[in-house]
Amino acid sequence: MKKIEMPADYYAQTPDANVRATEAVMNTIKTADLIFDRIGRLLRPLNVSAAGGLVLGILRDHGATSPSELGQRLIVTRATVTGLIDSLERRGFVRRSANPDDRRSLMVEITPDGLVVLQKLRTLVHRHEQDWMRSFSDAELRTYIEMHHRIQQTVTTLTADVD
Amino acid sequence: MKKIEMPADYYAQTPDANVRATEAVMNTIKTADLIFDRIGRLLRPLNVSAAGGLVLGILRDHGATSPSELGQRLIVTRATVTGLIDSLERRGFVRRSANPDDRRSLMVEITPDGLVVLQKLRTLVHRHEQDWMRSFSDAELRTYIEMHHRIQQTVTTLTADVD
DNA sequence: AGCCGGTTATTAGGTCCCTAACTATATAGT
DNA sequence: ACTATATAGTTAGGGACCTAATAACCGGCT
Repeated sequence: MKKIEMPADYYAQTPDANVRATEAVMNTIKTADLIFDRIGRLLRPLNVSAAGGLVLGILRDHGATSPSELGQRLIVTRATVTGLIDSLERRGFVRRSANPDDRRSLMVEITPDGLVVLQKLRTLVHRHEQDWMRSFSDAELRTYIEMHHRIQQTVTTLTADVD
Repeated sequence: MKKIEMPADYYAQTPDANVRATEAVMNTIKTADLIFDRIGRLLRPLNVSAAGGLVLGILRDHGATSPSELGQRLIVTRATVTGLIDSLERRGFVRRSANPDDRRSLMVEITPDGLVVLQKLRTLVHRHEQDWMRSFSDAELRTYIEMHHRIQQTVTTLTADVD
C-alpha cells in the first residue's frame, strides 16, 4: 500500500498548510474509498448497491418511511432517493404506497424479497468489517470512533449554513 | 463518493455483528463523505471537481504521469481516469503527450493554467483542513493518521487478489 | 374564500465512477 | 520468428449523486 506523502517542497508552495491536518484528511478519504470499494464488490453478487442496502436497512429497522425522511437519514437529496427507490422497486425489494394523511407524500416499504437480501447483505458485510479492523484493540476502536465523531461534529458545526 | 449514515438501531436484528468494528467502518465512510462534500463545495467556484483537484496535485508533485499510474494513486479505474483527463484537458488544466518509450502509453502533464488553479485550490482547502481538525492535538493527529495506515494495510493485504 | 410561502416528489441534465469489450502495443515462451 | 498473454488507453452503457426547475399540495394569514 502506497501511503499518501507530501512532496519535499510542499511548504514552499503552500506555506500556510498544516501538513499533519492535510495528511489526516487525505488518509480519511483514502481509507473510506478503499473500504467502500470492497463493500461494493461484496454486494454486487446480491444485485444490490451499497446505497440500496442502506435504504433496505432503514426500511426494516424503522418501518415504512417517506422519501424525504430517507434522504435525511442517508444525507442525500430527495432527487437521489427517487432514483434509489426506482431502482429497488424495479428489483422488487421495496414498494411505494400513498400516504392518506398528506397527498404530497409517499410511504416506502420493504418487501419480503427485500428482507431476504438485506439479511444476506448484513451477514456478509459484518464478517468483513471484523477482518478489516482486526489490528485494532477494543480500546483503539473506541478511540478511533470517538475521533470520527469529533471531526463530524467540528465539520458540521463549522458549516451549519450549507445544510 | 457516496453518502452513508449509520441508523441508530442498525444492530437491532443483526446480533452477530461486532458493533464496534461496524461503527468504525461506517464512521470512516461518513466522515470522509462529509469532508468530500465540503471540499466539493469549496472547489465549485474554481471550476474543478475534487477528483480533478487530486489529479492536478499528483501531476505537480510527481511530474508527468501516465493515466494508469494516476488510476492507481487515485484508486479509480483507467476508464475513469480517461474521463477526468478529458474534462481537465477541455478546461486547459492538463495536456496529453505521447510516451516515446511505450507507444501504448501516454504522459499527462499539468499546464500553467492548471498550476494557477491548483495553487488557489490548495490554499483554500488547507485553510479548511486546519479548521476541520482543530479539535485534535498534534499527538492525536499522528495517532489518527497511523490508524488509517494500519487499516489500509490490513484491507489491501486481505484482498490483494482484487487489485 | 383566496393568496402565498414552504414542502413533496419527480424530471432533466450533468459529473464521477464502474464493468465489459475493443484496439493497439509490448513481452514472454516455444 | 510466432504465438499467446498481458497491458495501455478508450468507448459504451449503466448507477449514484448533484442542482435547478416543475407540479401538486399543505397551512397560515388577510
